Order: sequence, then C-alpha cells, then structure tokens
Amino acid sequence: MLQDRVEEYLGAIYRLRTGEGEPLPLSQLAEYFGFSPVSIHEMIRKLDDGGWVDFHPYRGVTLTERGEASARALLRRHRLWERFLTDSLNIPWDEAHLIAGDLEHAAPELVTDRLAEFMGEPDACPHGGPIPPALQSSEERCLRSLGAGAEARVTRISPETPALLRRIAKQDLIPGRLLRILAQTETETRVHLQDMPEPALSIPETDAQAIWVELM
Amino acid sequence: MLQDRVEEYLGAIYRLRTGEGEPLPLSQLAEYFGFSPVSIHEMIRKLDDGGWVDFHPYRGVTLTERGEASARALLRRHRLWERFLTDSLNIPWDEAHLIAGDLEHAAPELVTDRLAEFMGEPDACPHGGPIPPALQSSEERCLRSLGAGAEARVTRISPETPALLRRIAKQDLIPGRLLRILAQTETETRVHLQDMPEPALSIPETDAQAIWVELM
DNA sequence: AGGAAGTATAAGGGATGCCTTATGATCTGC
DNA sequence: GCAGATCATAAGGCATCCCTTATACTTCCT
Ligand SMILES: [Mn+2]
Ligand SMILES: [Mn+2]
Ligand SMILES: [Mn+2]
Ligand SMILES: [Mn+2]
Repeated sequence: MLQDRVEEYLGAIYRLRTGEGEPLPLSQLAEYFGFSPVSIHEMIRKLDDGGWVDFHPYRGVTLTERGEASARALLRRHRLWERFLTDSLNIPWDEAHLIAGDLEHAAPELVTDRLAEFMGEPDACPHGGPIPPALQSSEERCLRSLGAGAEARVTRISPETPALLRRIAKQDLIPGRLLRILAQTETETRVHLQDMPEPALSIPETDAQAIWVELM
Repeated sequence: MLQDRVEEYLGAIYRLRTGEGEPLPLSQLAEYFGFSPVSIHEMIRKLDDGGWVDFHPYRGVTLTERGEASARALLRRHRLWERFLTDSLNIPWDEAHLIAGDLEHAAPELVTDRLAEFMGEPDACPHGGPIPPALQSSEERCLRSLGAGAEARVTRISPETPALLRRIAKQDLIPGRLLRILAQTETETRVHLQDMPEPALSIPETDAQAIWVELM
C-alpha cells in the first residue's frame, strides 16, 4: 500500500494544481509525466478507488484529505533531502532535485525528521520552496489508549528500541498497517490486522505503549 | 538496466557466498529471500544472460567480474548509509540496516562518496563490516580521449556544473548509457547511443571533456 | 546399482504500471 | 445547434518479478 508510483502521482497533483481546490485536468499530468492520457486515467482511477483522490470526469482530480496529507509529507521529505544534499554534501541544486526525487521514496519519515533536526529545522528548500511541518502528532494516539472496536493505522513505533522493533516487525505491525482493536486487558492489547487471516494478535502492554496510531 | 532487483540479487550472492570462488547454491538464495526456488532460478537465468553471474547447474552461481564490481559498489553504498544513519542521525543500528537496504538503491555513487568525505572516510559499517573503497577511476577515461569505434559506458559527469548537467541530461548521456564513438573532430565528439534511433549525437569539445566513461 | 532427495525447467497465472488502438461521451466555440 | 476538439473507457499487449504445479534430470548415499 502506498507504492512509489502512488506517491509520485499525489506529489505531482499537489505541485501542479492551482489554488482554490480547482480540479487538475488529467492532461496536465499526462504532459508532466510524459505518459499517455490512457495510462494517466487508469492510474487516477486506482487512486480514486484507494481514496487518495477524487476524480471529476471532464474536470480533473482533487486530492482527498488523505491524499493531501501524503503529498505534503512527500514534499517535506523531498525538500529536506534537497537541503541536505546541497548544504551538507555540496551537490548542485538541479542534481539535488533529481536525487531527492528518488530519496523521498526510499527513507521513512524518521530519517528526514532527523535530517531536519540535524540541519537545524530549515524552513525552505534550496529553491525557496517552503518545507511543510512534520505531521503534528496531535492526531497520533497510543495504541494502548484506544478502546475495543477502534480502527486505526500504525504511524510509528517510539521509542525505537532495537529489541522492541524486532518484536514488532515479527508481528508485522509496521507503520501503515490497518488494525482494529479487539480488546484491552490489563496485560495486553488484542488486535486484528486488516487483510490478515489470523483472527487476532496479542501485544504485551509494554509494547502497545510504544505503538502509535492514527484513527481512521 | 541494472534495476533494484538485479542489484539485490548480486548483493545477496556477494554476502552469502563462502570464500574460494565456490558457487553459491540457489537454495541459499531461496532461503535468504524467502522466494520459491523456481523464482530464484528464473532470476538467476536472467542475471546469467545479462553477464552478471555464471550459473553452474546443480552447483550454484558465481559472480562475474562485472557482477562482483556491482555488488561491491552496492555494499559500499549500504555501509556508508548505515554509518551516516547511526552516527549522524542516531538511528538504531538494526533499523539503520533496513533503511540502508533501500537507500543503497536510491542514490547514486556521488551521494555516498560525498557522505564518506563528510564523515571522514570511515572504513567500517556500524556492524564492523569493512567499507569497500570507491571504484578506482583508473579504468575511467575521458570521453574526449577515445578514438573512433570505441565502445564505452558513461560512468560520471565531472565537474558537475548545473548548466552542463542540464545539457548532458537533455542528450540523455546519463551514467549507465552505452555509446560508441563515431568520430572526434577539433570541436566536437560524435557519438552513437546504443538502442537509440538517432544516428548520432554531437557533443561540444568542452562538454566531452567532462564526460567520463568506462571502456566495454 | 538403485532410489530418495535435491535441482532444473516448462507452463501458466497474478499484480503493477506502462503502451496502443478504437469507440463513445461531453464540452466548447462559432 | 452543430462540429471539432477533448476526454472517458474498453480491450488487448508488454515487461518485470513474483507465484504454483508438474515433470525431468542429476547427485549422492546406502
Ligand atoms: Mn519521486
Ligand atoms: Mn526544491
Ligand atoms: Mn537493498
Ligand atoms: Mn552493516
């Protein structure tokens, strides 16, 4: 879920659109990517099905709230990489833009957030584009704090203790996973992973304390 | 050419093999990746066709010189990223390993070489693995220095002047491109790009001076 | 030497993301 | 209001890289 190509399309829509929530004509995307209109259309339909965009026939696409958030996060990663490449590694800014276009997909938020910290929280890319703020964790809730029935998506694991990370990876509770809370007991949280055959997963209380999610 | 998956396989062969040029049994790769033996076999056949490995039926695979060089370069990028992630960004080493496993494919040699410089040319990754040296440019030749008929692959553009980079990108003379020298005149180098319909490309002498290649 | 285990290979399938060609639907300008 | 341009959509293809099933071949051990 949320492959590179999906991100790339969301990012392109974000950059190419004009103000005012006006739908972006697919022809613009075709020109930007150099793909055939049919391919663009096909992909946009997938994005619509996935809830990333709204497709308005004969008018264009708009980003949903979810798509908008992804695009903004992508742009943040892109611009932070650009800053780092130009400032710390002395890479020319046009090349930095191209390289950042790949790095933005390769590393998780954690890396670019640390990069931002490392560089003193810059607020613009080398080309002057503003760097969107890190996703405010106001909407982030601890897995442990949710009641039975709640549906949420894992956003991050914190603190990042290696042993904990390994335990969590083993249960495949990686960021992005959709889950539903089955029950909270004194010692554990029982969870169901979406699209998984297993009926439930038991997470010890101390681990659940370190899993952060976003309500759906 | 040289997609992520190809690199990943070459890297795995490099790491998993024991000493002495002993072929690595495909079963080891199947276990490492968790893929079916048939899938591994199919991929290995492609790598063999591409000249990256030699496949010895019922014995295993060995890396060709070309495959070995790619794997070594990949490992260098991997370990430099690991160093950077752990040392500069304080990311736990097990997570750094995973992230480096993606970053190693996303950024060109240029970035990791600069990273190495930035970190004072470390000689081991956080886990103690030695960092292979940068590809010695002894085999690198300037495009301008080649005679007509020579076949070569673009390795890098240096110096990295933005305007030059843009001009070169426009002619698609990016690193990795295979070309054949048609002629060298006082003012330009005429070149044919492999798999390109156009009969020839003319590169001004000053630009050709900045294009570095590896003879085929 | 024979048989079990391991390995190779053929055949067909699925997802993704690109392509072209072809047919309708809608919009827009005159 | 109609025509030509633009856009939507269906259908079929291709490359990549993964899958399973099934058959054939080799190796190795008893
Ligand atoms: Mn990108
Ligand atoms: Mn920028
Ligand atoms: Mn990798
Ligand atoms: Mn390491």
